[in-house]
Amino acid sequence: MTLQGWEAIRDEVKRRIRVRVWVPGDVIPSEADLAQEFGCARGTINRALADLAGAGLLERRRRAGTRVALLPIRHARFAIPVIRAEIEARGQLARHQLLACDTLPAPVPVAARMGRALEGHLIYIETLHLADGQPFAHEARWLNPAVLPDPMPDFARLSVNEWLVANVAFSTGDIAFAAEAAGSRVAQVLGVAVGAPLFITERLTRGQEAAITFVRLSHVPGYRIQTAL
Amino acid sequence: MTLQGWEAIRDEVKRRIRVRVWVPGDVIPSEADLAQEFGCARGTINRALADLAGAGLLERRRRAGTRVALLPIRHARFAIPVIRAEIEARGQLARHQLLACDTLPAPVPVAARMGRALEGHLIYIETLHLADGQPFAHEARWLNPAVLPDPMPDFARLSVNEWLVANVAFSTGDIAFAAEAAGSRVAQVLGVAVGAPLFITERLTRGQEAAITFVRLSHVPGYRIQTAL
DNA sequence: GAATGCAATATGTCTATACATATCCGGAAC
DNA sequence: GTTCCGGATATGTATAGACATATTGCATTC
Repeated sequence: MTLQGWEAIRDEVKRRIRVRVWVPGDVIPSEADLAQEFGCARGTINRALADLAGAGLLERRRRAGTRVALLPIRHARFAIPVIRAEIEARGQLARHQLLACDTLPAPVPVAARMGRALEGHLIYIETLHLADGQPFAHEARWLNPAVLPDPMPDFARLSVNEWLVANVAFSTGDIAFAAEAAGSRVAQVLGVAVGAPLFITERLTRGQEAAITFVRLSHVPGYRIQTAL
Repeated sequence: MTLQGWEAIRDEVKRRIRVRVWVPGDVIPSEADLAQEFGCARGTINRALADLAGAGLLERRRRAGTRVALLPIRHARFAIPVIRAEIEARGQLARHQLLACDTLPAPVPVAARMGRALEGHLIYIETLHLADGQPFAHEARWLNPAVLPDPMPDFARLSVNEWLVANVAFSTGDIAFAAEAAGSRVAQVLGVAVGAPLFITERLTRGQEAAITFVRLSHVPGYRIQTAL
């Protein structure tokens, strides 16, 4: 068989795994053998198999060969959109209201996440995001004041997120999802009952040295995130 | 400068983006120029840049060149472990109890997800997963009977998941996360109050033609998933 | 029989070269 | 000025060859 392109080879290998020509746990033929079978260079086979290994479908070890993974699905990739884009992608009108913007001492759990160097005061910004005028998510954000210029940008107009993306060097971060009961404050803002189950997204963004910002998003009941495996 | 290995080159490019040598929106030097600067072949540069493009840090187009992405973080990759592995990774003892195993007509929302061809009866399996003897998650699973052999495997001993992985050809699927209030049944099984906020994972697995299984996991309050960006 | 070391092997990576392909830009035609 | 076309250019991909590296399994030694 002659296939053209490493993607065609990848798909053929994927197909053989799906229809169980090669069963989970099996060692599949070596790159050299497959190169001969498919009539291409070994490098092309390597590209295809390396891609499938990255996707978790294959496990490869030097000398030991390539085998079909026993637990093929181990990773899911989620898009993490900016809220505005997420709302607009649903065909709704995105708006936001600035509920608060203060300089406050960091609450203990926030300080713990952002690092001890920031035990002093942080800028606290609270925003309500609306989709077609209906509450969509409540955003509580703590900002490291060191990253802001002295006349603070007008966050009532430009969203903090959009300003940060354009103006601050990003290095790493992490994100977490959880389910929590609505507290009285958030419940009131979102217009739901106290104790309603909310989908929570927490995101920490770190710069080269210190934390830049910590965001906690509380989504209205019914919100869900979904992705194809 | 001479760097060895495409990963070193990738890291150097990443560094330059982080410290804003190259700013979001900038076009960076061509592969040929970088190859000369780093003292390597163009193919090696291509590997490094293609990797960063896959991670969403760069945007590449033929002839137009390579530019630093304007919204660098757009995807998060989560590990989706088998529950047993997830519990054991915490250093806890994984156990499970089979709560129910029946043949039932599919509830409407489940039938809608799994496809109309399965409007008949499905196998329903309910499992409680325990970590160190404490409730960890409630699993409700609907199985397409067509994928099971006639004397049904003994799911009290082998978990359904483990049996499926080893015996059924997998093709695609999707996964969703949500927050929901505990119903009376799940609340009782997990030992929490009715209405407690639960983190829900729903997974649909499709075979080549029909849906294979739909799983709904209700995690105890406090459960969260987290990943580095 | 057990321990050790060496050779065989499969993957990982790099190189140099070549051609394919998309796209930008400038020049020609109107 | 506008439109259209072709050349230049950057990336995408393929090739053969080479060496690196991890690991297996056999053979030798004790």
